Amino acid sequence: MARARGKAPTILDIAAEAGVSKSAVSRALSGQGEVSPETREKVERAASKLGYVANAMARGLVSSRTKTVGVLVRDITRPYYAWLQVAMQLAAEERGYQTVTATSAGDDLGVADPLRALRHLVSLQIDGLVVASPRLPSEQIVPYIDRVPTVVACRRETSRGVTSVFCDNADGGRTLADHLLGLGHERIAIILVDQQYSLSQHARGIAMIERVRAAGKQAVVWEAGNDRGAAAVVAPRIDDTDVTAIMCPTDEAVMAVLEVLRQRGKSAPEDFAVTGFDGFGPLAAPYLGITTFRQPVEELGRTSIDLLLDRLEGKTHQDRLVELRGSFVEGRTASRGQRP
Amino acid sequence: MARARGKAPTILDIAAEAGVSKSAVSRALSGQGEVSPETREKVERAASKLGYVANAMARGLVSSRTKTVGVLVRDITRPYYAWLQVAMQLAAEERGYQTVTATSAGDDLGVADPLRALRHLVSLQIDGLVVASPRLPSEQIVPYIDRVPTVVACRRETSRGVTSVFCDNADGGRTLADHLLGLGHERIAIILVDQQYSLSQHARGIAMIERVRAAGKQAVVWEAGNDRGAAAVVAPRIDDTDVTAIMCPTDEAVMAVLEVLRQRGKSAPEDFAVTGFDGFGPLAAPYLGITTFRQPVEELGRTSIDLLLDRLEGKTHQDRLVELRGSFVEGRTASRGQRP
DNA sequence: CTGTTAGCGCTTTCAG
DNA sequence: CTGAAAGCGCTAACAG
Repeated sequence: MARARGKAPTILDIAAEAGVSKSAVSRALSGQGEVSPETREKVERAASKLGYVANAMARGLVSSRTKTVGVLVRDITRPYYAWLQVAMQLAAEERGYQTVTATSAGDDLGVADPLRALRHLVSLQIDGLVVASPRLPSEQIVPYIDRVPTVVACRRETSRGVTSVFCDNADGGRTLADHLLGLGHERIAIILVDQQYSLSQHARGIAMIERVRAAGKQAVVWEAGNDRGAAAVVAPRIDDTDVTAIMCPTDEAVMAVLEVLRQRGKSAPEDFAVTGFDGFGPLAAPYLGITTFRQPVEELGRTSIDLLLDRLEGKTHQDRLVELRGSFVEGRTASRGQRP
Repeated sequence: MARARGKAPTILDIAAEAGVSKSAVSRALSGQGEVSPETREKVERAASKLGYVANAMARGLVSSRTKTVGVLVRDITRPYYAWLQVAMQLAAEERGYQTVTATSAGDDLGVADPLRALRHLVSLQIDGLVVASPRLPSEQIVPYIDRVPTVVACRRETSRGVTSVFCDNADGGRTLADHLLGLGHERIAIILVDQQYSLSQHARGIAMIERVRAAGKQAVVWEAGNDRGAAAVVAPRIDDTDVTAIMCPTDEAVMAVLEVLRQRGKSAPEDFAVTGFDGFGPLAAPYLGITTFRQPVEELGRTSIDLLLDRLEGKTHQDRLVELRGSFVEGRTASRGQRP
């Protein structure tokens, strides 16, 4: 079975081994077209004897279908995107497609990086594309969307020819705010992430603020560049604030806030109610008990892939806007405000 | 710039647009061979005008080099592998290579899944391969290692023709055991993961047991199928055990153990000292303060890629066995045993 | 049902 | 420095 390096067997080798023509081999191996049982048998034996693996390049080049979908995710070190990626991969595999993932790996700003990743995917002749990279401006992807069917995930996208699947961030923000309001909190700090950094995180923050204010209560806005900067924003204000609750843009930010509290001998929910956002991965551990809003990541990934493949397979041609809802997770980090 | 779907421009389109031959276009765009400045200029203008993206399939087919390395990881939902993947991708990008990742996605047993993923990578004509899928038996990858240069990560692999890069799990296990022994613990429970499930997790557990026993102290072995089953193993024994410390195979297991303690009104380090293993990702948050052993994931990923690319680029031909060491992380979940 | 033939888009000789 | 020509491994008509 072992052969000299760089000399992978081709259908010609198999044809010779099996004593048939290369087209017979192609038909037997790719499942397209009819072959006699004996031929199929001979070909398969030869193939496995030689350890044959089809050359996807040659196959894709001629058939211009690769049975592969490209997935562009923002930053795979973030559990959110890692889980999304896995959900997509599973959904694609179930329908007989491979996925190729490109990620910016490192949460830096700048468009160059995701754009380069996008071009890489396109160059791979993917049959379809899912873009889950909220910071990539839509104009940048437009040139590609009529070259390869595209679904935009995690962002409402209204360009013609694109289907988008996204979460209702405002609903989550409101739900969490309602929970705190229901608990009797009257002065609530909201860590608001820069819009440039994350549209979703910003949107949920805005919804929280609006809801608190609509209820006639006080919303104190603490602006942060991003969720990972939460500690720096909370630390200097925590000692002389009169808020009784702190709403974070993500569960990761909750961890930073809890640490600030701990260092001052304070804790949640005793001194402050603290809420997060995301609700999956390691930080969803019951031990932490973060009161949060669970994003429907799996559903988001699965829906994106399903809609994409439906389109690829001609089952539908219509663009759609699908908004998915998450669910409230009652943890132990938020309860009635203690301080007067 | 937009064109009809499925009609991506080819070098022929550019050649026509620029008024040169397709070979000139190829040379200008691929950087191979000499071209006059004017030609290059014309070609580049035409290319960007048409939104040209090279067809990696055609390119790879003829040149049989794809500048792509394949990465096979066990399960990307595990932070360990997610971080490893990112480290590899970054290291590869720095040296001008793309990565294509395949993952088993879902931690199930069985070889079929990773094997299929492996074949997919090979079919993509990757220039090199990193296998970080400890459960894939080495015999399975042997047929491919002389077809594509391979580095095995996360496992000591002594097959000829393979370089492997792995962590010294025993060192980590011993270091943590020493820490507890130094703290004065005399009866220590060690959650031992099944060898079938994870060789690394098993190895570190064995090292812990040996060290404790070598010190003349009592090692109580709690066998668990895998680290995620830690709670089920600890819960029934926690109320009437006389151990003062619990050593977990991973940080994730620590979370499960801490939750069991919490539900009984106990905590670490007050009632039990608890140690983990991994030390990165969300569970490395200072707020949790897990006493653990940090695995050198980034270094592991980077080293694997560097050794692979060195070989691809002919800088070395020797197989190597590289053992990397992690580092002790002193958290707050382990201190002197309280109970008599 | 089978073999023959013509490319897919690109790089890479080879002459000019 | 440039163009023409020959394939890379495979599939998809097309005849037999």
